[in-house]
Amino acid sequence: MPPEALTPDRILEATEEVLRRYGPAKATVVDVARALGVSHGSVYRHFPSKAALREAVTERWLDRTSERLGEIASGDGPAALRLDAWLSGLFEAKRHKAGDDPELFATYMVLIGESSGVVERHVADLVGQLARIIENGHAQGAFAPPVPDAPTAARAVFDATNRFHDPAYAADWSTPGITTAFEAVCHLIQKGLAA
Amino acid sequence: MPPEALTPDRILEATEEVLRRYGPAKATVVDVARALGVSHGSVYRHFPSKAALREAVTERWLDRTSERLGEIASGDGPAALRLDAWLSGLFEAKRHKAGDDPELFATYMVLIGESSGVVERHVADLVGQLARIIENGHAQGAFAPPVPDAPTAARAVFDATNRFHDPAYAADWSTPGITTAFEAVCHLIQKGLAA
DNA sequence: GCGATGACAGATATTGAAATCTGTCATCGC
DNA sequence: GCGATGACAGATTTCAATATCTGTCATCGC
Repeated sequence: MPPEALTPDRILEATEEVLRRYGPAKATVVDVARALGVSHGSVYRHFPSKAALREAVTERWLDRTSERLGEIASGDGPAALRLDAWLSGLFEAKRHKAGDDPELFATYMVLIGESSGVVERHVADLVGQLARIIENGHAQGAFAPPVPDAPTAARAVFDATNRFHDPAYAADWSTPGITTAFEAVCHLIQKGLAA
Repeated sequence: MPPEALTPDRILEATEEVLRRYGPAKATVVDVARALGVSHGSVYRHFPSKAALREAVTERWLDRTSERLGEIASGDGPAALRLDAWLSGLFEAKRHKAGDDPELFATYMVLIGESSGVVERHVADLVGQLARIIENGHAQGAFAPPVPDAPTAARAVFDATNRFHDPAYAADWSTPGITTAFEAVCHLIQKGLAA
């Protein structure tokens, strides 16, 4: 009997470790199995394909960010402050992930490029959180009625801040002036939503 | 004596043609020279390297767009209308380039990735045009004083519309709902700038 | 004299044979 | 019986030999 039963979670943990160590190009299913001390056939008992395994890792990683932001979205202070906190939180989270361990971030960028479905769900989740803040702000009387509706306005806010959360722009998150640029866009958005 | 003298312009024309025909990966300096009926050594008499030649082609291509927009920026109607026309003009121009001939567009995307300096100048040019419109709008009393200043506000507008002009997003310019998304962002920006 | 040429060296890209990996499944041991 | 195994076929990647390309420059023809 192995030290622990083989579960999807343990496999995901091992896959993250292997991806961290070898990078997305070199990490193989055999490596993951070896890290777990099992045969690669056993991994396929829990995940139908290598792509599905990598997608699951990506999903877990993205979910870690959306959870923390979800708390801000579900809070109950003034919507304008929550919107600021939410947008800054998103930017800061991504910026730190990119800055702290660029190699690991590059790995996830590759994974993200592979699994568009997972990313779409993640974006839909985030935009949903924004929509909650916007509707809430309208109810509080702080924001004008969303144009043309809350989901579209939320998506507009998400789109307008693209440069500060889309990993494709990670390279300029460490350039001087990026904070000024971010604040200018936030100001534009706040004024654009205000009652 | 050749039918026409060998000029930088004729070389650029031939390079565009070769890029169109073979794509960025296969187009060689020898191909360009052959298209012109000269030896490749002669091409190097006018451009110091293949990279410089490709940059010049990219610059020409980008300048074609900024010229048309420059006319809108220099116009003298109400700033809000000019801003709308300018942003729509930029989006439409890119969208058509991407939609009409996807292969050629892909070619230019590769070239753009190679020559960051040229792109930076192009972006600076466009942001400068936006700054003119914004300052003008403020002078007309239509826009609030730019925050924190016109160049930064202009850059914020440019950043906020990233999804609608950065070639990296070309894939979603043909998805349904893109027009709604664009209009929502424009509305946010107009309200964000308004007096 | 002056721009054009093409042979050349070093850098880069292509190709195909060999090695590795993915995903399946008949078989094994508990 | 049930999950784990590892041999296997087909797909993919690697690697090194080969071919092509870039950029230079001594030489040519006008």
